Amino acid sequence: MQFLIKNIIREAISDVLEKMIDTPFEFEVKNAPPQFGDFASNVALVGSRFFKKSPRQLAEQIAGELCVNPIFDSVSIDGPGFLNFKVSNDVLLRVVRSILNGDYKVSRDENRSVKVQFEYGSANPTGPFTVGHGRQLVIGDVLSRVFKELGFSVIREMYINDAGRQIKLLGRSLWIRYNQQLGVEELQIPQDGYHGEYLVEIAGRLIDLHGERYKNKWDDKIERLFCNFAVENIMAGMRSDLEQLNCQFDVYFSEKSLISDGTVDGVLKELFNKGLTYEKDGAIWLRVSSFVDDADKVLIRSDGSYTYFLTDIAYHYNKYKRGFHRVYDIWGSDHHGHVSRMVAAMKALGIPDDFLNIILHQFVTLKREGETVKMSTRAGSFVPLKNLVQEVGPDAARYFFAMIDPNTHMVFDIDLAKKQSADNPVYYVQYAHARICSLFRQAKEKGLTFEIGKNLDLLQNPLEKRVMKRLDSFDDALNDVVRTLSPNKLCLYLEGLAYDFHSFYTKCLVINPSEPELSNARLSLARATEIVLSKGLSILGISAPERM
RNA sequence: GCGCCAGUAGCUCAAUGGAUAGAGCGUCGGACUUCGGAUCCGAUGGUUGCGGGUUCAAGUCCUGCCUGGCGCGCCA
Repeated sequence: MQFLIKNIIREAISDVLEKMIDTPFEFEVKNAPPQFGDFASNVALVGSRFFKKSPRQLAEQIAGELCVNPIFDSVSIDGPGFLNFKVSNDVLLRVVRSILNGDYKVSRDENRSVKVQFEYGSANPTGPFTVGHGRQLVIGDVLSRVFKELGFSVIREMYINDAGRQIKLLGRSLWIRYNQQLGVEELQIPQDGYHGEYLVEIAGRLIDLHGERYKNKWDDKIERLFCNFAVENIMAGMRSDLEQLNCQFDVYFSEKSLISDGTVDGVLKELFNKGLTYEKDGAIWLRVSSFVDDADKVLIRSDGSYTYFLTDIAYHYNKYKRGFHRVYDIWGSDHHGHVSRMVAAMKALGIPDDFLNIILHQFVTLKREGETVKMSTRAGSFVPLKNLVQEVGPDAARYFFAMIDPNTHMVFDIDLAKKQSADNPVYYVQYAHARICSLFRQAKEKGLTFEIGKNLDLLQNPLEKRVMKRLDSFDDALNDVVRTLSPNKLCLYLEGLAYDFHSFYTKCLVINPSEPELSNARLSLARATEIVLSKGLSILGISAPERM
């Protein structure tokens, strides 16, 4: 059951409008600035042109009808013609009741049949995750959880680029590390190879397993072995990073499998049959420019190998065939050049425009002791995700990555994330939860017998009402996340709820043995807050501690 | 040169085309002989990068600049 007060108000307004005019029009109901009331609507402002009346005149007419409705304590007109409402306590209490009863649900039945897929964290398995990947993983993970919460059927998927030339370079780099450790001095990793320390470690493991068997020996079979060994070991590290960050995937999708199962060839054939490919300079090209304002791109190189572009088209073709209604790809902003090409490819294959949705996120800058450290994978100056998560903890890492709009450049302040004080928003929200748990411990210790859900009508204080209104907006917050594809809306909401609760708590004594009825009511409000806080934190993948 | 993203308080960030642009931190000043002071209350702080335009209304939309990030490969 959903008791979104704004919906109740919207319906009340619509009922009035229906009697006045035939053509419905869009208007909004939102929280009002506190000096004006609880909720506000711009219905008279946007409606004035349909009625050929001034906004204020129309507002007065609508208000005249609405004020008899018992859900309102008052209806007033302010400013250019805003309708401002104070809602009755009874309406506010419905929210608390339904949360306490467990029938407050944000999921929508109509979402249940919508199959969506999130693809994120996709990386070459050629090195460990970086801090930049961390941002992407958390954005994807939280968005997936929010979509799931709203009832969508969601698959979380990581694409493993295990087929390209990068992998061959990786295998070769590993083989050279292996030989170096066995005393072969003259071999050096090529400039564009992989120089990271992690390959030295993996080479050591290879020696433990196979001894000197592959020293100075190199053929296709050995190459495959070294490639596979490197990929498997790096993937194992990535999986442990994911676990540490509390990220789970439903599917790990191998690029190689698209080649071996014929998907790539099938897509090539389809594009060829449609006349959308051509040969030039010994390579096969896709007519990207026929669909979008971008240059044509190579699908098959002159040496016969497949480009990343081609296999990615095949991957998305595969997604489409799997029956997803929408897919969301989350990429770093350095991939934005890939967007229009993929859009073109989808059009070329006749896949609907709304199928592929791409969420680009900007880069992360680390800040430590006031110094900013810019990171770039290509320049080799990256900080492994593992180190960051170990330093600040998974809760702070996740919260920080989630709390910034993906479109905004992000400064990750390591010192702030480690700080256990009010400066740190993750502790601020968690503290509200711990504080509520403490209330119930206290009540028990003091031998107070209380009954959740009883005497709710005693909740009359403005600070109590503010908490109730905020509880009602949880649904709004989650829908905002879906609408804007930014998890930070949920963080902002939880900070607001924590703030409202702390204010209430400071001003209103919750546990008071001399007023058991009022204690019943306030403990009930605290319980409802606890339920929403812990739900919100769990969607963020963050713990809701009972003590801190 | 072309394209994408951003530019809002000292700092980090909010704000469906709506009311006097808001929070937190910082700074200054207050609040526990009752439930966790990891909290609360108040003050301070703005020409929303700059100039035009669209309209009842622009931080938001259009346009021209400026600054920063990222791209512009038979890399991924």
